[in-house]
Amino acid sequence: MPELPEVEIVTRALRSRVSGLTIEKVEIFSPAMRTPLAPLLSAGLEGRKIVDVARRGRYITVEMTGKKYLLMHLGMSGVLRVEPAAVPRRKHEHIFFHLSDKSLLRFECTRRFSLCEACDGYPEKLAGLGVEPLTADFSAEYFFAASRRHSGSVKNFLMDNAVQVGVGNIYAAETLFAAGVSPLRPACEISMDEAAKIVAAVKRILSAAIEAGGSSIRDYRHLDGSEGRFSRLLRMYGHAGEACPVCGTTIEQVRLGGRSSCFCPKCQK
DNA sequence: CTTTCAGCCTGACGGC
DNA sequence: TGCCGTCAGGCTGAAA
Repeated sequence: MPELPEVEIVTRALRSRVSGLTIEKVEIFSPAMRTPLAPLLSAGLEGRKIVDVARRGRYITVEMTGKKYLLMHLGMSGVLRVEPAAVPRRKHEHIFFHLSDKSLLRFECTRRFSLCEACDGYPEKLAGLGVEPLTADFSAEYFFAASRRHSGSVKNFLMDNAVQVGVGNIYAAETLFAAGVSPLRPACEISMDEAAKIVAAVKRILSAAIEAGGSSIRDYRHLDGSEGRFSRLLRMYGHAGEACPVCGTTIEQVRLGGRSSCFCPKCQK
């Protein structure tokens, strides 16, 4: 499941691979993913050159000439690949973008939670997103101040994309463990010192995950289909019932906001 | 305003 | 063998 590191890796690869190419033809093979796909065929994408590919939160924006954009989100199981046209279409590949170097940008999504929409101008829905965690905007002061009015759990607060983007279930578990903070704690009761530890852990762990090529859990793959190496560095996520790597206490699992949350009851207070 | 939660969707897996 | 229930989970929109 792609979180910020995985989306960042895909974005970088896509930028270097397709920038400067022209979209010659769009093909769809399903009526919809999260939203209907038919509008892609009538959006006037054919003949436009790709100017840039960027990331905002977990969204990928493909900028084309004439200020047309493709807004993409990989959801839970989305995979983007750039491959020769001769490779047979996979069962859950829903969109082909035929590119001017005769390759295909292929959008696969098993569960169809992904998003791919054409926009005139920079996508408006990105305006409401919170700060980027790997910029100076995401500071201990910001996180602490924003948390004051949230009575819900600090884990759900950390995953709130209106506050800061890109931290999903995997990295929330990892960063709270690294910061020594229990996911069950109300966000408004976190101290300034703990806010600083959480912010530092988010920056450190997301950066390390990008360096390691992301975490391949279930569906995530690189543009060339290879897997990330960060999965085996995950210390809490997916380790319920096992021994904490620091103190040996059995890792507990609870449900928060409908999602399973692993933590060490001794290391995280 | 915040917060919770069902629903979207398919595949893997366990129990019978 | 195969059927059923559960889980995985980002995001949306409705309800509380």
